[in-house]
Amino acid sequence: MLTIGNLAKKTGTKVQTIRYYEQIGLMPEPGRTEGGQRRYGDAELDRLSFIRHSRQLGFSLDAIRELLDLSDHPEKSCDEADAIARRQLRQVEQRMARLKALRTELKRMVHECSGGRTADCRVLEVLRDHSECLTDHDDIGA
Amino acid sequence: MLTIGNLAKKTGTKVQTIRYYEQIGLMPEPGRTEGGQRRYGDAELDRLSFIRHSRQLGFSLDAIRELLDLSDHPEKSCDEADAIARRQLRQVEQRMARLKALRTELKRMVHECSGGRTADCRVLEVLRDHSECLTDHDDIGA
DNA sequence: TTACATCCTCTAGCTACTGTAGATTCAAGC
DNA sequence: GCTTGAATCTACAGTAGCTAGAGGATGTAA
Repeated sequence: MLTIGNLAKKTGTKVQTIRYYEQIGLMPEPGRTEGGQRRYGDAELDRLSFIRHSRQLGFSLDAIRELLDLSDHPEKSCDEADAIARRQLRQVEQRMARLKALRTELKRMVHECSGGRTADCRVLEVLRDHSECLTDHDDIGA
Repeated sequence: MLTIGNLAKKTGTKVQTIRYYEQIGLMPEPGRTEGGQRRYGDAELDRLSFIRHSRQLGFSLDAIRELLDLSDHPEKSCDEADAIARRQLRQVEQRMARLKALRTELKRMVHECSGGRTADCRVLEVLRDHSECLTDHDDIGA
């Protein structure tokens, strides 16, 4: 039986995060000691590991909820899990493309900075003048 | 003189976002009509364009605050602006490296999914088993 | 004048946590 | 058994960067 602190250590999670997952229903309510402290078993350890690993791969908590649900029903078709993973892959690829464009522009900015007064600073100039910008404008977030 | 709606259109910003920028002191309090509606001039248009362009390049609002301050003082040294841009470039490169690793793993997951029952689903299996994971664990976020 | 788009303020919500305060519990050492 | 100190408990507030909605006022064209 694990305390919440030990579970946290084993999974690389913060204690508060575990309680948060419980609160939003991603983790089940665990057993308690007489004094009211949470105690966890292997099932919970596995579930939390699954969640953390998925988070590291960039899945949203909602996506993880679906994946956990699929994982709980081995007789269901695998298609949905596959679709979620593909969606995630597409998102990652979009973000990468976007970051690549940003990197190009940032590199150009930094390269051209001559190191004088801000009045002649290329960095600020580029930010001021949108027309030299190559990136598209729909979305921010990186 | 621009209404807030027209300023929003010209800069690709939402009206609420402009008011939010004003609230946090990133945009100045503009003049008002007798009826209390905001009216903007060219200075504000320029400033908002600068902010939006910087956001598109991934700068945080705090970083933008610094950049605007530098931009307002042409006699200052350019070094700080350069440093901020370099910091941003480093961040972008870190994120790209991370996304690259994620993409590799997601591709592997999706590739190996044979499309049967979830009981045999590679996607879920990979998420369950952390040991095959190549990514490092310090940070989530994309 | 009337209709209607746009504007106003205020408040709450989003994601995924993180931090704090003040009280309680657990486990180890004596 | 008692003390001590780390870990736990609940509850609430805060983070970034917006976004959405209610309910009412204003601006403008026909």
